[in-house]
Amino acid sequence: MNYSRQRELIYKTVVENPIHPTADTVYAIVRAQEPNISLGTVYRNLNLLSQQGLLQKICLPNASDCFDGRCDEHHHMLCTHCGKVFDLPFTLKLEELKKQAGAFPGFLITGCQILFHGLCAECRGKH
Amino acid sequence: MNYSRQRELIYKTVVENPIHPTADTVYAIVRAQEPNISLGTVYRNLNLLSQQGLLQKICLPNASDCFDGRCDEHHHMLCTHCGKVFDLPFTLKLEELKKQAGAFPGFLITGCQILFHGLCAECRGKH
DNA sequence: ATAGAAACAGAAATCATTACTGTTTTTAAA
DNA sequence: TTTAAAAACAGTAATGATTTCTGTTTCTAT
Repeated sequence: MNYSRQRELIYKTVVENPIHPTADTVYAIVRAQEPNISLGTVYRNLNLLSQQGLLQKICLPNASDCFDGRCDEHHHMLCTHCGKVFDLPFTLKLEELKKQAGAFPGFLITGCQILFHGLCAECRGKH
Repeated sequence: MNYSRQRELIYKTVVENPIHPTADTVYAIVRAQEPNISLGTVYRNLNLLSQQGLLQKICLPNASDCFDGRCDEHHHMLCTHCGKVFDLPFTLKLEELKKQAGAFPGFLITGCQILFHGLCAECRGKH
């Protein structure tokens, strides 16, 4: 993977904006500094970076994929009302869970994503 | 929700084919019995049925949404090589996990989806 | 320097999914 | 039973996210 100014900018944008931006949001932010960047470049690099393990791609129900600059093991909570994604601010105890999953004969588990859903504090206040 | 022959057929197809079919796969199966059914009808009903809690819609990375006729609490394993989705044949112990997530101030948790990924037995054999 | 590989911008294409339109089916009440 | 309103349908068009294509520019390792 060769260096490119665009890729660095895309990477920094995701890491410095911990709002779990979609490709389109990254594109909007990045264009302020790099007006001619193309949306295809944003998609290509977000995918490359997440394949390399430098970003995490998060797949959400009924919404565009979004990206997370945190790559340590952590999980997410989706507010089904406003659509925002939050990092859970603690480490879940997954050892037992992984042990159970690993016991399924023949499988080789390489990872696990956990997505809680519900209402965030703000949306909860409004209902 | 009124009765319709098409909806019943779509529902039965998902329940009787525990392969986690996509809308397109359901469409292909259903067309054998109902040649003029339209893809829009399949999508509409799969969404209705999962909103009603009669089916579960599963959102996967880099793939179409798929559907599961099992609606008890259970979780999935995605083979990153062949793309197949498997039901985990046991109940994970999520009480502790939910307690932790519920402790995040202000949030109201209504559900949780867990997706393991890795290699299934068959794909593992080939590598 | 320079040549080959990688990356780019911009545009077109693809794929999954949803929305629209006019017709048929269902349902509940007259 | 009719019948009228609501719901659902088929078929098609539209949308939105994402990927692919093409010709040009930028990196990088000699």
